[in-house]
Amino acid sequence: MLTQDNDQIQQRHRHLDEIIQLGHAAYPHRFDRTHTISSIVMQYQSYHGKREDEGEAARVNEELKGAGNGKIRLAGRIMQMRLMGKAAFAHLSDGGARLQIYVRKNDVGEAAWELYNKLDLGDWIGVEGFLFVTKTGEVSLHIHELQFLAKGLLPMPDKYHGVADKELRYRQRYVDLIASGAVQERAEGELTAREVFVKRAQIVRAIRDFFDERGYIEVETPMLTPLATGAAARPFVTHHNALDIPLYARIAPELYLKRLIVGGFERVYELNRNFRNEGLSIRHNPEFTMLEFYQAYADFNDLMDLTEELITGLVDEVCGSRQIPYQEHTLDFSNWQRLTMREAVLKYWPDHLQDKKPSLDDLMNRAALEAAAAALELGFDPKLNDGYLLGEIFAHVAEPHLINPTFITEFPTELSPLSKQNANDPRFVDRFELFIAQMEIANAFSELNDPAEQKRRFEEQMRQREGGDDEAMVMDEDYIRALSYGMPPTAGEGIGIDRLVMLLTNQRSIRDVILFPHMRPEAK
RNA sequence: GGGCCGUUAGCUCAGUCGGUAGAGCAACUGGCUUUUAACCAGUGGGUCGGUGGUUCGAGUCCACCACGGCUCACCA
Repeated sequence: MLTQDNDQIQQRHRHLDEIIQLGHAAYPHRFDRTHTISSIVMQYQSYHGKREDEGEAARVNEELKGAGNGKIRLAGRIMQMRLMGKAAFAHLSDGGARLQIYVRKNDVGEAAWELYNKLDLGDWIGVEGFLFVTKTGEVSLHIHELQFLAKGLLPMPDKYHGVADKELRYRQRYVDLIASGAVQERAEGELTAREVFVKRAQIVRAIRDFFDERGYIEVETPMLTPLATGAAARPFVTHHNALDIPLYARIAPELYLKRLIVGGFERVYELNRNFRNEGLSIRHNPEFTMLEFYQAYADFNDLMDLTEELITGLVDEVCGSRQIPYQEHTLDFSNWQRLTMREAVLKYWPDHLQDKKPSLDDLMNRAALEAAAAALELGFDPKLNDGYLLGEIFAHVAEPHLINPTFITEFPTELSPLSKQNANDPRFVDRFELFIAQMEIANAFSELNDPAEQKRRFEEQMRQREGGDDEAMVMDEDYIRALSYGMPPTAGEGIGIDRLVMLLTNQRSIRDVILFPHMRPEAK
């Protein structure tokens, strides 16, 4: 780890002491910049490499010298230093871009030169100077003023390779972010940690714009709740001292948002964290970001159209192409599929078991479902009801094939305690899940707004709970009361934002799209 | 929770068959006023994740533990 006391850390403390002795503040309060490094790099990109002959060099440098009246003031962290006797080059970073500075003893003066020699990689400095292009063609700042801004007391990661240790990258994300701009070779199109999180911010911004433009209002509902319900999951429990009651970190905002529809908000969305007390994996973090939105007078078919529009728009905006790489796949966002769960089972039924392939009707028949599970050599709990069994068969047969965006519809009622039943066939609900790259990205349905039926569904969930399923939903009496005041026909949807960001940034692990993923406590 | 892999200098990594712990970067000393993974010469830096065991001798073999990665199961 980077925090052990060693010769390098002692040396940096000595340098800081010496800087103070030279009369500089150890931690000065501010620095006036005229530009950011990123803006200079962007603006003068085209000058890069312009130095084929001396004549052109002189002309280019004469032009650059006037930029910003020759008094461009920049600040950043020192990423590389190359000392050459009485002159030096260094690269400064503002986190996003790097610019080379050129320091010459004659130009900065004795005092600043002395300061420069007490600087270490990772220190923050402010500089003033004029732009020029070096012999080797790099746009650089020839400085005549140097100000110390803050010390890096711990040694920087390898300037070329950066940080490879994933544990260190997740636990000390700040180090990952510092080093992710390192020169290290990356595969074509591979993003740095910083770029991933910048894209994540763009995606979240674009989602909010999308819903704001369509007349939704963004709301915030409780994160600490007396009941953990609205999803099938185990909650985190905490305790409220003043009230002396248990509180649960929410597992979903769903029931609160629908109360708002009852209250007369026709379109609401919430984009925030849910908490589920479950294991960690490449696709699961105990807290994750969920978008939920509800729209009165709409049904789940409307939301399929809306979802397609939302995600296609995001892909266009963030990726610039509808065919995007994701790990070993190419995802085609111009090719959306809609299948019922049973159709998907038939479509992806394994070739070598064609003789045992069930029919569409079979998949609603207990004996045939069990035969199908047996043919697939699927172990299953005989207590599972028909709906669960179909869900298991679907997950096994079809899910691995769902690479391009696919809406799966016609979910068994037993699997969907908050969804409205299909008008023609009450064994199924009007619900879909969206799968992309084998991941479940979205879940939506026409909302059950019959309070009596909702009460029956909760009671069924409670029976399953008593039967040992500690993820079955908890009864929410106040929600029944709210529905009893009348909720208009409504459709609602949840979209897992972390997973969507994974897709759009080609990240394999959810930990790579969460700044501070959950980790076991560090070993002491 | 199960299986597989990993943990060596501040960072990135070698370390053969069990026989005195290695490189590059970073640091230190000296040189160098357009370098760029700067360069040249020299120097220091290690509880080899931890604890036991086998052995004359363990970074290396064995057991257990910790942390991480991948994977299976569960889940969004």
